[in-house]
Amino acid sequence: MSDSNQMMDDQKSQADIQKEHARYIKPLGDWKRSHNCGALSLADDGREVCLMGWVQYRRDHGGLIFVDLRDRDGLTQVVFSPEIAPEAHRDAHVLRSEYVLAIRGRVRPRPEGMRNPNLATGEIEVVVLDWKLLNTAKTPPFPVEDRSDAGENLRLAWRYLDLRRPRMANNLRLRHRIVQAVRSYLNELDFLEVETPILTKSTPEGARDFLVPSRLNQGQFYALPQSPQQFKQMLMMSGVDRYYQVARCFRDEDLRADRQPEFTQVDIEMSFVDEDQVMSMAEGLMARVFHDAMNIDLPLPFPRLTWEEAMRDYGVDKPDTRFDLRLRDVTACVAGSGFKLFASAPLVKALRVPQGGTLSRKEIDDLTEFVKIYGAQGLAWIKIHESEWQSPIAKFLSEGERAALTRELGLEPGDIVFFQAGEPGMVNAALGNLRVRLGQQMNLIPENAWNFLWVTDFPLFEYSEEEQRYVACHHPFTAVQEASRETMTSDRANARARAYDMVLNGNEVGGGSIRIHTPEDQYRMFEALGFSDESARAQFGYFIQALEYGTPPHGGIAFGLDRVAMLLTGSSSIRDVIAFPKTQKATCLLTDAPDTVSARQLRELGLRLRETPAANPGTDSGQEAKTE
RNA sequence: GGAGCGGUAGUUAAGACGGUUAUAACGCCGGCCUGUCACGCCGGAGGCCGAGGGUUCGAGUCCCUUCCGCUCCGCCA
Repeated sequence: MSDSNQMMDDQKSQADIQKEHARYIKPLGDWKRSHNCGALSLADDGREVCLMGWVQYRRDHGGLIFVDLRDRDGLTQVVFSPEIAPEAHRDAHVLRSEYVLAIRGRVRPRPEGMRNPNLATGEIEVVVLDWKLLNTAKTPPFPVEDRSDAGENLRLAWRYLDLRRPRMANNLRLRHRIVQAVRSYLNELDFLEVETPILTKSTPEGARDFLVPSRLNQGQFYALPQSPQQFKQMLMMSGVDRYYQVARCFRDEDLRADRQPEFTQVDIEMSFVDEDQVMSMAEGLMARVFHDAMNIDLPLPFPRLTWEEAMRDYGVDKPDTRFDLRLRDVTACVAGSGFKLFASAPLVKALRVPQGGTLSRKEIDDLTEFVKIYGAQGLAWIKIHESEWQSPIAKFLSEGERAALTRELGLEPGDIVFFQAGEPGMVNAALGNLRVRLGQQMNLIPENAWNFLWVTDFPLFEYSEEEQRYVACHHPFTAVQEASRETMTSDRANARARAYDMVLNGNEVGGGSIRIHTPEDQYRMFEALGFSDESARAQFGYFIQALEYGTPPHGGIAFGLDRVAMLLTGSSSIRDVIAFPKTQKATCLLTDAPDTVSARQLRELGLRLRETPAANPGTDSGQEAKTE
């Protein structure tokens, strides 16, 4: 036996210790919890209580032993004292992090000078009279506490431990409160909560579907819903009148910090309404959510911006209005410029940043790299000094152009101006995203600001380069505005939809529209999208038919619950407000889904794989350690 | 499909231009400790440097491949 093995024998292994400690485990018996761990205060002085929870920290002084007992509501310090309860004190040395215990004891004020102002229960402590070890625990792979900055792969692989952390527990609780506020508001307004199918029919438009093979109908597939859109409209046809659902939705597309393959939508539809009624209902809903979940009163109504105004001033269709930088169209100012890039571009826009002249060359280089993400070739800039313009492009600009830019942009010494020239899509994306980045970088965004706004008058169609045709901007059931009604098939680029998005601090949190409710209009829409009547009937026949049996005018909206919860909890990802989220590769590190299935399961479904995948290609994300 | 960042004790990180035995903090184990609260003090264990291949006398470090996590572009009606 080597020296190192010799040493290891001297050191007790985790398994040995746990085994030894397991002898102390007792059944709950007739013990009943009297309070949670965040409940007690000086008002409970002298009370006999029974607490149950997890060991957060143990401070063993040899004599006195302090344990911070944690449950989802907070921490309470419990004291094992050899003088007051020698029996109880005797075995308390076995306690370790995350052990589960029940204590009976007496509440008492902490001695003068020993209060802990950082703890909600810091005025008191509970002297243990009797206790039971309910369970032991292995040492957790990362500390169960807010300040632990464990990697996300670990957190996801051990999600049940991650969720014990106060921050995550509070996220779950706030999400619950949001949903309760939604339900209570909509219930008061006489909405019916109706569930729609999870196993449904694949639709050709929109995102990629998740498919489920049918055993009873081999060769056929269900699709998981991308949203309950058609069902909620059919509920309007059913006379349900006012519907909502906290609906799980599925889209098989790539993930982002704010996008998961399955997510939750607060889905709402109303009959006999116009845009304004839906929007004011939605504003009231948000106000209720903020009031009930955050104790914040939102000013109503929310400001509105047309899509054109949003794109013009902010470059994006979800402007962050917490700070006031705006884009300006300066195409005319530089139309005849000696700077060919400007003179020949279909669109030139500028972003003036007051006091931005302090940006260093390095910072400007980083910003240049940043806009290249959006297809920009580079980033032109001018620093405005008292006596001169400092800029790589200054020499190209005539006196007249300088005067025009100064007037148009209101330039002042100390400013920096960024320019982008080219196709409108690229120009807006580059400068719009640059604007947001500068807002963050230069600390222009106030804390605790909740800037809601509506973006309205969206285009009905957008051109898809990939498909070489116009596709629905929102979805193919969106009604066209009266003004575009006649021209929607001839001038698709300029048709406007009766659609609206709710935006919060630069995030799209909801979107909806007034829907098409006559078969004639629905056929016109499919025609404009390039569907023949036959193919429209083949793919949406049941839906068009339903429109033929007395469909009321209707419209609705859907909120991204995960995004709302993310913003309200100040989280940087919706993963932090979803109990068991997927990784960027859409896997679950906790359960190891997706996974291969048995040959028998495939046979029953009438499926055969083209290639046999290697069973579970090796992972090293902490799974191996877990799989014992 | 593409771009970028990361992967080193249980955890979080450090490791100049390739050079002895790979550091630190926390955690863990043992001992001491009656007012701590991220307790303190003393001692100790703990590593296939994500995986595979290559270059080299020598690789955590350089090269190639690959896996995993994250951010973003595309995509997401």
